[in-house]
Amino acid sequence: MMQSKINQFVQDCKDKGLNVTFQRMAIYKRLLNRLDHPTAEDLYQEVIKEYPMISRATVYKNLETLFEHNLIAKVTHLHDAARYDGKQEHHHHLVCVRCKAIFDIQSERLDNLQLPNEIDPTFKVYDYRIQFDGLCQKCQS
Amino acid sequence: MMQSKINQFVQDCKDKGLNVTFQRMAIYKRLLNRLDHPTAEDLYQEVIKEYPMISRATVYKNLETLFEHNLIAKVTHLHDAARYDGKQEHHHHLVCVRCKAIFDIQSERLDNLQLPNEIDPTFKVYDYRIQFDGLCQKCQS
DNA sequence: TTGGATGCAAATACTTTGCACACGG
DNA sequence: CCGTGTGCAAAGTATTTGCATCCAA
Repeated sequence: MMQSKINQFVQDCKDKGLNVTFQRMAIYKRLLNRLDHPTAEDLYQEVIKEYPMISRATVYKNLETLFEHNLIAKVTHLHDAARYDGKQEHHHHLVCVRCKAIFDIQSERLDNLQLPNEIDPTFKVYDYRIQFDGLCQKCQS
Repeated sequence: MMQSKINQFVQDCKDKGLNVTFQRMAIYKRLLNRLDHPTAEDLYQEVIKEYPMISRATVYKNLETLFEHNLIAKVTHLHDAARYDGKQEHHHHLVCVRCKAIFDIQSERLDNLQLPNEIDPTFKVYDYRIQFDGLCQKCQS
């Protein structure tokens, strides 16, 4: 199963014109092994244990490259800076993944979702928010 | 309408033992005026136009304080660093707002939500993700 | 009066960049 | 061989912190 993902990855890289380097493989394999959602620094710390000669910049650059080519995902597109909101009403967000603009959506239907029973009962959910990712009109060109 | 929010804010501060300072009012008022979701730096740049003597640290500290007391909201709890994910399957996230741990949820029902028609049709949505905010077992104490 | 708030500057955390060199295809 | 990738160090951006002083209640 792991092996098939690796093979797929190598093929995907080739298809997208990305060189299959030693470093790239090491980073990707580490990311696959992690079930949480590590930061670039986390992964750097992992990889460096095995390959002490790797550069931090290589890890950062690779993660961004792989993300841009849709080979891995980013949990949030809004990590660059904290964003604050004075609005008290419950609402959801439309996020332009290119320019990072955020638009509000109010929708009674979306506010009343039934929580899925897949959620671990020991986790206390007190709210939820839906983030729609896409492109605003300006960024569609 | 604006005035009533200000009055409410003053009352809330008193209730929570927060001093009502000149700086705090200026920051909060600016945030209320903005319909987008500004960063601390954005707000600092706004406030400083009117009150050139205010300190950047005061703006940052106030936003965090107000957030901790639930007087304003933060669009994301995961802004500290980019988080990557090797998993290809579509899924949603359970986020512990205290320790920032992220747990995955897979749910067919949640994957097939009907998009609300409140969404501006010029915005191209290509995906959505639900983030459930709460506290993990460890952080509930 | 007193605990919380402010201001400043320094420190820290995360990330990007420029450039010379190395390497995969 | 060519274009992409790597490594290093420096720079950039976002944020926090320590501490002396100040001020709202």
